[in-house]
Amino acid sequence: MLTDRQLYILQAIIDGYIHSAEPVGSRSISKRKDIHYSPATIRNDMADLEEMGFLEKPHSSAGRIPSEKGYRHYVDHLLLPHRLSKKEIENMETLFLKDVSQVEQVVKQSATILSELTSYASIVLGPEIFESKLKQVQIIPLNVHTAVAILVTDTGHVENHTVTLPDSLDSSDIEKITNILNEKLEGEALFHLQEKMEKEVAGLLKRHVKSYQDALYFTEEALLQNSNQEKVFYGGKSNLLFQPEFKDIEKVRTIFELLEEDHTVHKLLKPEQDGLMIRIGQENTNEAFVDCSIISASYSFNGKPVGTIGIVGPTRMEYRRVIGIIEHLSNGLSEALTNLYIKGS
Amino acid sequence: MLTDRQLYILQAIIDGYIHSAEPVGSRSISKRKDIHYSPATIRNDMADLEEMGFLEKPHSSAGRIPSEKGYRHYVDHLLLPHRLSKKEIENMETLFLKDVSQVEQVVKQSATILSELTSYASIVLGPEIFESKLKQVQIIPLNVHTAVAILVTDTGHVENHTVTLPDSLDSSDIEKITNILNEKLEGEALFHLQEKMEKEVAGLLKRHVKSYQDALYFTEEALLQNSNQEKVFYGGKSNLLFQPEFKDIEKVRTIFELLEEDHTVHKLLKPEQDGLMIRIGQENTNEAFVDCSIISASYSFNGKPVGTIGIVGPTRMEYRRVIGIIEHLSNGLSEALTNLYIKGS
DNA sequence: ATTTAGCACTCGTTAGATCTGAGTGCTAAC
DNA sequence: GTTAGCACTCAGATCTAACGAGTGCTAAAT
Repeated sequence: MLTDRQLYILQAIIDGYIHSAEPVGSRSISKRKDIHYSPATIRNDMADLEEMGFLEKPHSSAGRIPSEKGYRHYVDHLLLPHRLSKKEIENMETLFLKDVSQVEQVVKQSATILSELTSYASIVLGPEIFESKLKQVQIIPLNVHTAVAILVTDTGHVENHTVTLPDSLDSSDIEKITNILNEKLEGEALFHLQEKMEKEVAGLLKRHVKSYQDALYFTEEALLQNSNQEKVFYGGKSNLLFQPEFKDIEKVRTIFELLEEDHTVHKLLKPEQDGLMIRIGQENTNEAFVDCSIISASYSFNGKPVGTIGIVGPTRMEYRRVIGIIEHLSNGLSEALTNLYIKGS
Repeated sequence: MLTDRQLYILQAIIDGYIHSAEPVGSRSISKRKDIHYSPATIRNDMADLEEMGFLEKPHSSAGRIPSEKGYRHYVDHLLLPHRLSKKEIENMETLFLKDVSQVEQVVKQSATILSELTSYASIVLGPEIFESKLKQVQIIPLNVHTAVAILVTDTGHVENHTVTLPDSLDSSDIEKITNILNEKLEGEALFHLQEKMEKEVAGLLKRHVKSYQDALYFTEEALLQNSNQEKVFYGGKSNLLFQPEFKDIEKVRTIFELLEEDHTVHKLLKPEQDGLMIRIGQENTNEAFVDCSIISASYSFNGKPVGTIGIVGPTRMEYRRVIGIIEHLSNGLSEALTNLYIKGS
């Protein structure tokens, strides 16, 4: 349906526009050394491409810019794989070579590096701990009324919160409770805890602890307050302010507002299935992002996807480079996390 | 030196400008019901105030705007205490009434509420754990090569990181080490740990653990990797984009860039002495913030200042309201933190 | 049948010119 | 000391003209 020359011109226009942010005219394309047609010929093809919806005119006397359909075609069919530059690779390697002791650190840093490499805004949805398994529970009294409950998972994640100590429970009770919990719940996935508690732990508590009601309430408080809201890390939001398409502030206001709502961002970024997701302009569910493209990929821990890493930029985005970087980084991240806790670092 | 009328006019101009973001003219002041002088009279005083450096003219045919010296005088001498509105108070109370189980949550929420109430960008420097005292150490093996080290402080803060387990240490060694650490270091301030380790713990390790070198290295890794970089939470940065002084994007770019560097923000916000800090325009050390004012106050845990809470806005800022809110919130925060861990919630 | 040169036309952008009005500073009268 | 009056200033809005990048179409060339 599209001739080779038309495809070539489409590609040239998109590449040009991505680079310059200005409408691309027939003359500038005809000047390229790899193209041997006159401006007039190219204009004919451009008119055809516009008719088919791949290009748009900002106004009648400007060059052409890609339409969303144009970008989509470009991304789906014309994209050559991007060879990462030495600098890009090195930059990412430092992240994984460094001796890291906290998952959160690695994830946070990924966001920073991603935004630095791409010059867009990066977002990382922190590793979900929902499916990871309980390794150990610790309850550490701080004073007469308060204690800290600590859950450690097999992924090395540490979850903690403060709980109120009922007067009716003394330190031997706490110890008993801790033992029961560890015995019964070790290896259990976090999202199973509640169920297990009700089925197996409640009964044991009743048998072994005097003030059963308090004990039950206490353990529930200690175990089930998991912050299952996912963590979100941001990097380089200010990069967006340097994009010419956002030079007038009204366009960025809502975007920046929404990028402060973790929940919205989560919905925006999460891919429907695992793997690479590319949403161009109107394909984004949220209408504030019609001028943006969002590219994201999931990263995994031990084979299971646990989080998402992605970037937000203008529709005029360096798809090639960004995709290359995100793929590399999400793989690296998956590997690093898995190494950190499975094989030992 | 300044007549009462001049002071009154200064105040009127500042109030007016804070409200409208437009230069204030003599006529509009003379129209106020509480002023009974003609525009001409007011112009005379305005000229005097300008000569003394309290006012400025954007250009010769505009009204006057306050100079930094003007704002400074306003803040130091003309400021009436702000009565918080019901809404404002309620909003803050929800923060402290809610049943909170993590310090971080409270602190994070403070940032959100602060920015919502003020409509400026809020920043909260998270509680320093540096001076808090060690309550308990836990070392939990995840697999043959890796373990999680957990430090709990008397303030209920939980610090954790992953450490590599040397082959030469078996589980009984780990247990021994944990016992030694807890026995010797409980109640010790975190910033003393290193010293104490060298003086008291090293010797004990040598006596009780076979592979002394490994054990020493291991404990150091486990204890001393504290993330003593302070945590920084942000709220409502996008509010700045709605301020008319930042309508042109070049002015916000650098500001937004710098507001992503925790270190810079830290320097910017930290007051020289405890209590309220107000920096107007050029008083800010960082020249990107010459058009901004920063107001911050420290909050404390158990009487000792452990963090800072503040806002960044244009020099044309609602000083009165913001100061009232920040004072209330920092007090509330101090109380809430202290209650949470000292008296029991 | 393709491709290209030529040319009239479109329309956003820029620069200059003019007009308007808010607000000042000064002088002279109250 | 205060105020009315008035000439003056200057940013901002509105208009016009010139410019030029780029198009679409037609007719000639390949």
